[in-house]
Amino acid sequence: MRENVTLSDVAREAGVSPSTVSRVINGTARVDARKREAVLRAIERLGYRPNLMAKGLAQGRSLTVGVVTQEISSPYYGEMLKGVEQALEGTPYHPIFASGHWRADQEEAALKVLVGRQVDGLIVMDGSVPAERLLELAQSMPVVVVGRDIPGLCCLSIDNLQGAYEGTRHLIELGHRRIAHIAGPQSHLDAVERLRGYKRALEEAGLPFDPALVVEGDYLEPSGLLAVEALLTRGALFTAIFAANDQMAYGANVALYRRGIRVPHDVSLVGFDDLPSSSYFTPPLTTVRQPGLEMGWEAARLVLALLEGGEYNPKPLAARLVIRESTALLRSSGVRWVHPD
Amino acid sequence: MRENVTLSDVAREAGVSPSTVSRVINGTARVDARKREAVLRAIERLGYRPNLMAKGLAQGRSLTVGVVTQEISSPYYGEMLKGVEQALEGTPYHPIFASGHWRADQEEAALKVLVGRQVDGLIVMDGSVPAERLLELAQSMPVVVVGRDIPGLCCLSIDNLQGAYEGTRHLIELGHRRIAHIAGPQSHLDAVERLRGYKRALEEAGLPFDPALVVEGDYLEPSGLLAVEALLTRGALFTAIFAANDQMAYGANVALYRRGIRVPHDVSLVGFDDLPSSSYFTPPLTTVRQPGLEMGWEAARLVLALLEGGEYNPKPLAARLVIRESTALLRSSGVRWVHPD
DNA sequence: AAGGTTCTTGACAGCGCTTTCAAAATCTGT
DNA sequence: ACAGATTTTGAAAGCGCTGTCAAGAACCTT
Repeated sequence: MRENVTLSDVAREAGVSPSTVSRVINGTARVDARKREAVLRAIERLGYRPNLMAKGLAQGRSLTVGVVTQEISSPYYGEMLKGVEQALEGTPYHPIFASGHWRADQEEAALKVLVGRQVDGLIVMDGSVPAERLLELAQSMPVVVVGRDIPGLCCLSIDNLQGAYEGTRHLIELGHRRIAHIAGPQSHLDAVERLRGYKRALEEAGLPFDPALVVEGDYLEPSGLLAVEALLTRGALFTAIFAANDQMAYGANVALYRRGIRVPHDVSLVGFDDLPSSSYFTPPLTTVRQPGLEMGWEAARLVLALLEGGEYNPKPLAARLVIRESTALLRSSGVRWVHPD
Repeated sequence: MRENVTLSDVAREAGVSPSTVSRVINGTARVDARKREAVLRAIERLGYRPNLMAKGLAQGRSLTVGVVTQEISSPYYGEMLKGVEQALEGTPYHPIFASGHWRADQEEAALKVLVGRQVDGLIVMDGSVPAERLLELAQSMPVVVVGRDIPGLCCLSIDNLQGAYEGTRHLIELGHRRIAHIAGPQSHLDAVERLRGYKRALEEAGLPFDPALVVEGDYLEPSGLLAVEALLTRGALFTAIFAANDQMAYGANVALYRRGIRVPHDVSLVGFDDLPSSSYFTPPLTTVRQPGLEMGWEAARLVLALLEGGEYNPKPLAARLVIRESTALLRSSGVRWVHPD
C-alpha cells in the first residue's frame, strides 16, 4: 500500500495501457474479460483509489454540488442538509456546504467559494442574494432555490401564507380571540408571508388585527423571549401566541415560564417549522410542520436530474399543522387576562 | 464574462506568459509593477476565477479538510461544524463533511469518500473506526480526533468523567440521595466515562450505587423518554435524574411532564452537552457544558497547524457545570417518592 | 565600457485522469 | 483462406494550473 498509487501504476502492474484501466474503472467501453480481471486484481493489490481531482479536471466537472445555507448549525438547516446528504448518497456526487449567515455579502462570498471549487450544481437555501445573480449562475450550471420563488429558476418552497393561516386558524377554533404574533424578520419573504397568513385567518374570522399584538423577531430564541417581554410590559392582552418559527416559540415559552404563565393552561402557543426537538419540548409544541428533510432531499434530486439532463417533478411539499400539547381550548370560565407583573 | 476564462486567457489578454499570471495571483515571485497591473486589470476585465481543481492537481493538495461527523443534523455536531467552519474562514481551506451515522462501516465509507476527494487533513469526531485505521491515515495526512483518545494521534476531548462527576455532585449537594442515571450507549467511551463519573460522585458521598436506577439510552430523545418510563414502571424511587446528554434529558422531561411530575419541583434534572436550545428549554436545563463550538474551532486550528508544519497548542477544553432552573433543593418537608401510576 | 550579479520572465514538463483516433486484433461471410 | 466489417487496444493530446530552469534584462562594480 504505497503512498500515491496512480492509474498508470495500475496499468503497469496489470500489463495494459492506462486507457484500458480507465475503461474498466468507468465501464466506458468493452474490455476483454481477461484484461479486466488483471486490472481489477492490480487495483486490489495496489490499493488504488482514483484521484477525484484529476478526474474532475479531465472531465470538466467536480462531482460536487454546492449548498448555500444560512447557518450550518441551525436545526432547521440541519434537517435540510441531512436530506441533501441522503439524496446524494449512492450517486457519485457529494455535497459541499457554505454558510451565508443571513447576510447578502457573506452569501455572495459563499457562492464565490463554491463556484471556485467548480461545483457542478447549486442549491441555495433562503437568503437574499439578488435574483439576477442566481439567474446568471443558472446559465452555467443547474441551480435550485429553496424557500424563495424566483421566476425562471427551479424553486422549492412551501406555502408559508397557508401554513401560518392554518396555525392561526387552529388557535381561533380553540376559542382564542386575542392572538399575538411573533413575526420573523420582515426582510425575509417567508416571514412576511407568515404574517399575512396570520392576518388572513384573523380577518376571515372577523377578528380585528391589532398591531400592538405583533412583535418582530429575528428567528432566534432570544428574540422570542424578548418579544413576549415586550408584549407583556406594553400591557398587551392575549391568550395565545403564534410564533413565526419554533425557535422563537421556545424563547417565548421561557419568558412565559418566568412569569409563571403556564402553557397551554394560561396561554396557547404555536410555532412554525417543527424542528426535531419540538416534539420533545415541554409541553410538546403544536406547530406548523415544514418538511425540512424532504425539502433537502427533493432539492438534491432536482439538481441531480438537471445534471443528468433528465426530468424530475418534485413532490409538492406542503406545510401542515401538527397539533401537540402547547395549545388548548380557551378556558371558558372567564378569561384571565395576562398582564404585566 | 465568458464561460470558462482560464489563466492562459488572462495571460494573452495581459500580454504576458501564463507563468507570470500565476506569479501575480499567488505572489510567489516578484513581478514588474507594470505587468502586475496589466494582469490584475485583465483578471478584472475577464472576470477570471482560478480553477481550484486544476490548482489542486498541480500542487498535489486540494485545500480541503475532511470532517467526519456522526450526524450532520444533530445539534451537538452542528456546533462543532460551525466551529470548524469559523476556524477555516479566511484560510484557503474549506471543510467537506461526511456522516458516519454512528456505524463503523458508514464511517469507513465516509473516510473513503473524503480520502478519494484528496482532503489535505482530517477531523474525525467520535465514532468507532478502529484506531489502527486512523493511525494508518495519519501517515499520509494530518488527522485530529475529537472525543476519543488515541495514543499517537492529536486528540481533543473533554474529561467526561469529571463532567459527569460534577453534574451528579451538584445534585447531591442539593440534598438528593436517590439519583437516577440515563446512560449513553455503553459502546461509546464517552458514555462509559460519564457513567463512571456518576458512580464516583455517589461513592464519594457515601451513597450506594443502585443498578436499578440506571437505564441505558442511545443519546436520542426517545430513549430518554423510554428510560423514564422504564424507571417508573419498574417502581424505581428517585428525586433526581442525571442524563448522559441533553437530548435524552429532553425526552426524560417529556415523560415526567406526561406523568404530571414537575421539574424541578418534584424531580431535578441535569443533562450533559449544553446544546444551544438547552437554555431555552423549560425549565432552562441545568447541564454540563461541553464547548462544541470551541472544540470544532480548536480541531480545525490544529489540522491547519499540522498542515503548515507549525506548532499549535490547543487550549485545554473542559466540561463545566451550568446551573439553570431544572435543578432544585430536595424539598425538606418529607420526600414525596415518585412511583408508578 | 566590460564583466559580473541579481531580477524578471517565458518555455516546458508535469499533476492523474479522460478521450479521441487510428492501429491492431478479432470476427464475418464466402 | 481472404477481403471486409467489427471490436478491442494503446498512443497521445489535452484539462488548467504550478514550478523548475535557463535565457534575457537590468543592475552593479571597478
